[in-house]
Amino acid sequence: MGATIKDIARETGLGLATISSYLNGKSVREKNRVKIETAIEKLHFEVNETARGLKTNQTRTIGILIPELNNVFCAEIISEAEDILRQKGYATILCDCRTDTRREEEAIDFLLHRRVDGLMIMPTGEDGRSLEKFLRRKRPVVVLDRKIKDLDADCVLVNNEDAAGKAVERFRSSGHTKIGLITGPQDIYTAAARKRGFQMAMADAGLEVSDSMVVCGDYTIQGGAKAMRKLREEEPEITAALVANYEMTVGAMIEINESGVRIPRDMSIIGFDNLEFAKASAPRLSIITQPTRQIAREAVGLLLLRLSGDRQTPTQTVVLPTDYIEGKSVS
Amino acid sequence: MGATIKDIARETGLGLATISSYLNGKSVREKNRVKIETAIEKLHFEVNETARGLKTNQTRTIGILIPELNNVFCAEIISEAEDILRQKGYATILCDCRTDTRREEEAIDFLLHRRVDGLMIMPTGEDGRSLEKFLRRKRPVVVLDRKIKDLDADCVLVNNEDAAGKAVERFRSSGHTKIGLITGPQDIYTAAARKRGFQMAMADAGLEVSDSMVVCGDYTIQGGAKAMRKLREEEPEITAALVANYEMTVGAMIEINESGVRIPRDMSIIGFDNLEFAKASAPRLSIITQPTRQIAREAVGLLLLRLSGDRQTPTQTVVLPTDYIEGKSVS
DNA sequence: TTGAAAGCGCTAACAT
DNA sequence: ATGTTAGCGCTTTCAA
Repeated sequence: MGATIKDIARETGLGLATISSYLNGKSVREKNRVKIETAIEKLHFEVNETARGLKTNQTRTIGILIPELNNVFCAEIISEAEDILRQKGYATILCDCRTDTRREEEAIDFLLHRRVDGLMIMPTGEDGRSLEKFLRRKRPVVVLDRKIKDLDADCVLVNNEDAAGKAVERFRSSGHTKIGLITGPQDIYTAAARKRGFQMAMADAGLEVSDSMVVCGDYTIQGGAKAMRKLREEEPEITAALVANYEMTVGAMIEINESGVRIPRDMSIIGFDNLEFAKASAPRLSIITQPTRQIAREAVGLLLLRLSGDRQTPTQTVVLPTDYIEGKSVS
Repeated sequence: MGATIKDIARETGLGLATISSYLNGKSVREKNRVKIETAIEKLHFEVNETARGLKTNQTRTIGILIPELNNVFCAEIISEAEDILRQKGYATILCDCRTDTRREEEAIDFLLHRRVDGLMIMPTGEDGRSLEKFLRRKRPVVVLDRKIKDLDADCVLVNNEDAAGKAVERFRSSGHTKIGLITGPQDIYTAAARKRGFQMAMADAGLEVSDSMVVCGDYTIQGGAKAMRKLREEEPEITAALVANYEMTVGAMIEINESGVRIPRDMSIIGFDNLEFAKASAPRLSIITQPTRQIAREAVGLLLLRLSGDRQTPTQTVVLPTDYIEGKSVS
């Protein structure tokens, strides 16, 4: 098939080691450099990363395992992470487990067999046993967006409690007291954390939160619409609501537009993520945004740090702040 | 590090070939099968796919190269393709070139060096020279959603002209004659094809299409809002509009809701993709949907066919039909 | 069915 | 700086 370094050696009359040195950026006599480059050009040589990987016991490949690619938050993180990784010479193997813990475990094994050098995972399951396999093999793992108990891995989170708190704060500053929350399934870390933050902030403000003021949807567009309908039915006196992920924000906005409720006159809204959607909304939607690119950057940074050999620095949990972006949907 | 087949051989007292046979599903004496399985269990053996790949000159890895992961259409296709591929034992290396032809070329080389067995690409660039490299190495390429001139590769498309035609047909059946189109940049294959289909259908129906009745946005949410604003300003007498991708549909809907225009009373709309969004919209949005899962299935099927050794069947272009899903946004 | 041995393309020690 | 050599973990003849 393709040419190998042997062919280059033969063509140039040099030894294998010289070619290898050249390929790995070590110093090579100018004259030989030219020779090698000519031969490479002529024979269309390209390094065989597989062979290299076998020898060095490194694949220069990272596994990214996520619950759902069809979720803009996931997609944004991946897109940024993949970009940085590729610049550093790492390939990204993507696995989408469709929010299914069985598939997630299978994917972990799959990536293990593939000998990926490291793993970035936004976990679906709550327990880290299958991840231990990675750690045991000294392969770094970075957990994204969610926390896993008793797992000694680096972790990049967002301050979800604070995010919800900020929203409550903003509503209060405009005088709202009857505030609703639409969050996600309580077995999802972020959904639970946002609820917790919401309740704490409300309690701090001395505001009541009845059960029906908090609706747990399913993090989808339709779920968001349904949740908003339910919230308004059961708690009609509510004047403000926080919707705690992007897809549900889209759904909630659709529902509100349909019911003829005017934002912010009849109801104030704070949504989540996707600045582009918020900007296009009318009136411009106030949102909590998560720093997806920075999450990716931190996670990749941590992974690269461990990959570069640093296994002794204790594992750390990076907690990134969210931003509140003022629109015109709160009054 | 991990155990190798040598360790298994030593542990069981068998030869390397026997272990290898077992691993590759060839028949092995029952007694030995048990021995081997016990040893594998005991030593936590796992095949090294890298070594296997070096020997067999196959990586069992497919490259997927796309213009933008933050685009639900792309994300849906990838998510389905990755699922099938993994079930077949193939890993998926994802490359997002951010709609940048330079990055796209780099990614092609990157994947080539990685010796992926095949490539699925939704091209950004219009010329296929860098893809020729793949073909020359006898690695199958499947082109998704867009066509590349003079490239002898399998291709999976959607009938974009017909999609636009269907929408025009639907509008006409309700008596509309002043129909607008919001499509994408004309250097994007699908955007141009949808425009072409729209114009042909209008011409067939004997309807006029002035320049300002067709607005080319940029396939983003904000672009969709802007395009709808422009369309209504320049052609206020329009009573119906087709929006030719999902992101722009979201934007257009936002703009319409804001301007107080009622759907479908004041304006009929047909959007594109994402049934979930359409269902949640109020009134339920009529849309053209593309069969993302089937696109993925066809593409993977073609790739697997070539990978299984069939290089002689002439390359084919599969054209999939779109669906029109009736909502309540046309009257 | 099984074992012995060669070799895939590369890197890395060692020698020069 | 360069050449020689061994070997990474596997598959695959070839013989038994």
